[in-house]
Amino acid sequence: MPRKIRQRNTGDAADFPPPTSSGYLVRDAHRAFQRLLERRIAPYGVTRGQWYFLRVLWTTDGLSQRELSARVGMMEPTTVIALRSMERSGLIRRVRARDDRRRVQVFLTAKAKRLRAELLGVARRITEEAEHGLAIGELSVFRRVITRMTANLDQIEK
Amino acid sequence: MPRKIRQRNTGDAADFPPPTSSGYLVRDAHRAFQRLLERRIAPYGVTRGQWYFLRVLWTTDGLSQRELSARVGMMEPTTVIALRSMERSGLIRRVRARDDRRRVQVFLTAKAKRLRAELLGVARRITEEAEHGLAIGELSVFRRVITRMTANLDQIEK
DNA sequence: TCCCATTGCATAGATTTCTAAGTATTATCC
DNA sequence: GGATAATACTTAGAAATCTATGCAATGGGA
Repeated sequence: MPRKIRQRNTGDAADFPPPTSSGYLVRDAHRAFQRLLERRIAPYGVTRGQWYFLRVLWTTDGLSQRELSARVGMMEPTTVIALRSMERSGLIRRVRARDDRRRVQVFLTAKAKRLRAELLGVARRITEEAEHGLAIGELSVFRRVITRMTANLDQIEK
Repeated sequence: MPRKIRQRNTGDAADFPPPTSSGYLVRDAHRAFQRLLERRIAPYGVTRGQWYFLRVLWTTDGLSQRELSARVGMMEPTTVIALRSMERSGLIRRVRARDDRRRVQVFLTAKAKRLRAELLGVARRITEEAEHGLAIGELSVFRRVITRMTANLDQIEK
């Protein structure tokens, strides 16, 4: 992902200038987080797509593919592809549930479990670097605001 | 893009629980913004990829592909593909610069210019909906914090 | 002036994501 | 108990993105 060249704010309110739009600011921040995360987990042979699933499975192992899709926020076909790559990399095993043979449960391998502490450390470090120079109070306002924005948008149907 | 099922915060600090991590919150918000934007510009036949380029060109028409790539924050091959689709949709013309025949300048068509006011309105409305119920002071802290986070991360090389 | 590095764009191929439709298993209802 | 619906996953195909490489035009130094 390339770093972005920032446009100067034109100050023309009628134009709805990007640099003051929340959505725009969120996109930029998101890209910055992704870029760094991607670069730092790559040495472990883990991609960003895999990261999201690991993150959930480290907390709750043995979920079905459908449950995983919902928690990670990806469509099921995407999950199939991601899990396939994780199986190839030896990060997960897929086990057909005995009580309901439609379900496939996903379990972390020992390898994936060993990566946990280190990779969560990577994420924690990125967060610290992002928050550097910001006061606790500011961060708490930030969290409240962005959570509310997400909730506001999520509740809109169309 | 599917809506995400949220995990409850386990409260286990050692686990670095997602719901309190800035990066996590930013990702969720980003997805919410994208989902809505995508849905609302689709009726105009504009995709999210095209949107970013329109946004820049509405401000500064006639940029080269390289300049556009930098401002939008995409790699040049991605720009080639996006611009090709925009040309097919009649949103832009590509004109080889006379003084330097390597450069291709990108100009908006009348159609794209006509879409400007309406589509910027769509973006503005999404912002308003996202910010609903939040105080000016909170929003201003939010903007300062997220801008600083992006700057913090962008300045890290590795 | 001519060679070679630089610049601007394009192509090739891989990956990741989506939507739409298909298959296998289980549950429901008469 | 058997037809039908619902559920869980998979496949197919398109779009968008990246990295690596190639091609054409330009510029700089001997």
